[in-house]
Amino acid sequence: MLTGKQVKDRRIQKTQKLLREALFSLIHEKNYDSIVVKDILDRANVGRSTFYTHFGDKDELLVSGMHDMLRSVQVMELPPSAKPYEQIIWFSLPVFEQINQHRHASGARIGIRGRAIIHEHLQKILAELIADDVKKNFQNRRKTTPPISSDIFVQYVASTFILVLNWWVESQSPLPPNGVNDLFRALILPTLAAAFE
Amino acid sequence: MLTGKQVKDRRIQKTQKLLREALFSLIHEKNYDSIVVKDILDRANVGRSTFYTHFGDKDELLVSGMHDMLRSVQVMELPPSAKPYEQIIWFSLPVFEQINQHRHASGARIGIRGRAIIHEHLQKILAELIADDVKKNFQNRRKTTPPISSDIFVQYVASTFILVLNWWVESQSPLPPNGVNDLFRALILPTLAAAFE
Amino acid sequence: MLTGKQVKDRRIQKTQKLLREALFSLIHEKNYDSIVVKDILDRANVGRSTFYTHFGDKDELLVSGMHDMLRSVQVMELPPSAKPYEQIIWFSLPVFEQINQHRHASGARIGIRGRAIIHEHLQKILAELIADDVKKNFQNRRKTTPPISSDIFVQYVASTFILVLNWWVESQSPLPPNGVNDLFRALILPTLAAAFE
Amino acid sequence: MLTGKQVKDRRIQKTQKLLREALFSLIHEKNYDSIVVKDILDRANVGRSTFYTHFGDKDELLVSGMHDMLRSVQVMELPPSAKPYEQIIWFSLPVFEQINQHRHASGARIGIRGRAIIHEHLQKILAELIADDVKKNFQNRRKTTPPISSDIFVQYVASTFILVLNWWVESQSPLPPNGVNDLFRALILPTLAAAFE
DNA sequence: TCCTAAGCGAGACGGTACGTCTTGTCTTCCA
DNA sequence: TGGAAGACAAGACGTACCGTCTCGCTTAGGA
Repeated sequence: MLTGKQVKDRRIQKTQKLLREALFSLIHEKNYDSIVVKDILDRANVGRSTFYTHFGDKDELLVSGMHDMLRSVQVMELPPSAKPYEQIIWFSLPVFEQINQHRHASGARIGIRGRAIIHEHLQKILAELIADDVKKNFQNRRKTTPPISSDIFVQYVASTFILVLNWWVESQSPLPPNGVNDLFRALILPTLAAAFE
Repeated sequence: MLTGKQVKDRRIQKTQKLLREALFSLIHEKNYDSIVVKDILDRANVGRSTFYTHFGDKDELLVSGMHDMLRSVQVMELPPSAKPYEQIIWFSLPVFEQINQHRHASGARIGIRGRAIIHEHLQKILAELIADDVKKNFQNRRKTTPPISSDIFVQYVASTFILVLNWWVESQSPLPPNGVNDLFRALILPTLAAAFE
Repeated sequence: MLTGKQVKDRRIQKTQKLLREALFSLIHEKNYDSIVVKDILDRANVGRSTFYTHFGDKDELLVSGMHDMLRSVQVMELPPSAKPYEQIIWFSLPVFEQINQHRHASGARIGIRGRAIIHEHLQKILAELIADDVKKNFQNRRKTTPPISSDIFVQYVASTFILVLNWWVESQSPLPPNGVNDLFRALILPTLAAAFE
Repeated sequence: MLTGKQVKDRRIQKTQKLLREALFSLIHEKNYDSIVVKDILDRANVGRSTFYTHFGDKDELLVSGMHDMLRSVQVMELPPSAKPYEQIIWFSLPVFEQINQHRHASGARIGIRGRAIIHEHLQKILAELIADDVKKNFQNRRKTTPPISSDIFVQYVASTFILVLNWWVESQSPLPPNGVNDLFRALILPTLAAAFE
């Protein structure tokens, strides 16, 4: 049996879901930058004040959608990996597969601004996800000159991942998830190897 | 002796210079996104319509300033390089050195939006600069699996370069230009080597 | 008890009232032409977009204020008049009396542009007010040569009325409402008599 | 033989004539209010600074054209008049005849704003033209109650004249000059008679 | 069953940046 | 040296969006 609080939550969840879906459907139609709050409200049939009750702005809604999507990814199993430093990028294939379910529609042009937003937040999320691995492995690094700070290294991984992801979606490449993942690995692994072996 | 056209140009050049300088000085004080056109006008002592005569918007002014800065870079000599594929990133040290002259002041926070703009345009410029080298060298590539498209590869180089550049400026790192350039090379060279050797 | 619609109306009415009062208070301080929309907004403490929601421009606001003022006039009783054609100008004394309550302050200079606007609209309003009388009485006209068209005649009455009204306000004449009304009648009645007797 | 001064004058006169003709030709095409200085410059093939050398603004150019037109009127003979007070409106027929030569073209819509401008200036000119007559005749007035000030009376005559003139032009009435003059006299004479007999 | 509090839609509102437009001044060159 | 060309500062315009707000309606839970 549900408590009052839970029922209340159900209404709230439904509204938030409407908003997220409205935003994603709009992203399929036009550039993220040119979507304005009113577009979302009209699509979701939600009042202006309701929107601002739940989200501070458009970007926050986008980030909330991202978290939503990554939530299901996080419970996935880590694949056994040949090299220990490959664990740093364990997330890539699951995310590509997750995205794969949504990327077919029409345009899905996140554009330069949307990419920047996602980049900023995914980086924060990834940083948390891989912080331990990186720290652990960075202790063993010995070959790079000059030493690469953990901060810039995490940014590099996230940046390259988003780059490939975005190219995959925007170019509507026919590559399957594991194909684009191989591409990502081809770009990133040499640098990882150089840093950690 | 100057013609009428050239004198006219001199007035225009002066106005555009005032605007570029105003924008750069403002970037040192606050986030690029929060700079509004009127701020620039007040700083440059320029009328609103004059601004729009020369530039379509704030971003165009920023890009114009970037081109200005890169113009001096482009005339530099290519350093002889140990490996042929290193020619692809010949631009990195000159650009770091060029930026170095401007990055000290106070904040210099380009921020998420400004970074996106610069990224977008620098990538376009870099793409042109290295297109020949990439094409030439891509003929010889033999090791990567899967093959990496020229398009995504150029984006990868530009993206990583901007990432390092931005980190350098925003973190106010004490690294000298050649130090940060080494850092950039440490990130990018392993992947280049894997792609072209 | 009020419905939602009526409450909404109350907010809107209040905003429109603020704007009208701001404009009238500004007219007392400077020339109508030199009043810009921002002056009105600052005085009324109203946002720019709100202004344009309610009024297309400054002139429309002025006209709206005129209608407001004339609304109270229109419910007045027609005074019994010695001559039937005097009914055509029944409105003059009530309007002079209405204006009299507002014309003291300081400058109240409507100026050339404002006069033109008011003229244009008051003429339209007056035309409607007296259309019936004119038509009725024009059936009986017999003396003028050439016949005067109804159109030009109405314009003549309105034009002369505005002329006297404007002179009264701008010259800050000490004449009381009925005094200036007598002046108006002295100018207009001979022509009316000639036209309708 | 002409002196340098005279040659210079001729050039100046030519430029001013070009500007006047440009304005009048534009008035035939669109509303006076919506004509901007640049329209006149383009039509007259005159530089912006040249315009402002000769005229303070658009209105001054219009007034200058009016004076031009009235200059030829002023040399006309006063017609003998049955009543002495009719001398006050001696100008009406000559002006109607003068205008008659220009009013056929297409639109010739002076509009509300242009009318106001002309009104303002014609009133000044007429005031000078008839000042003596009015003063002379006002000494003899005995019938009006209340007494009508010379100021408002002149305005009344000018206002009514412009009204009829404007109606004649804008309605493209087929009335000949003496026909519209009769109309004007039908409106104005009863009041004149009442004031001066 | 009624009551009460919260979620909600609708949309008015103040604020503010935008890009456009026009004005009147100024500078430079040319005939 | 006067006029054409047109860059320029100034600033008003009307539009667009934002984030805040006020208002009633709905709705379900606890009284």
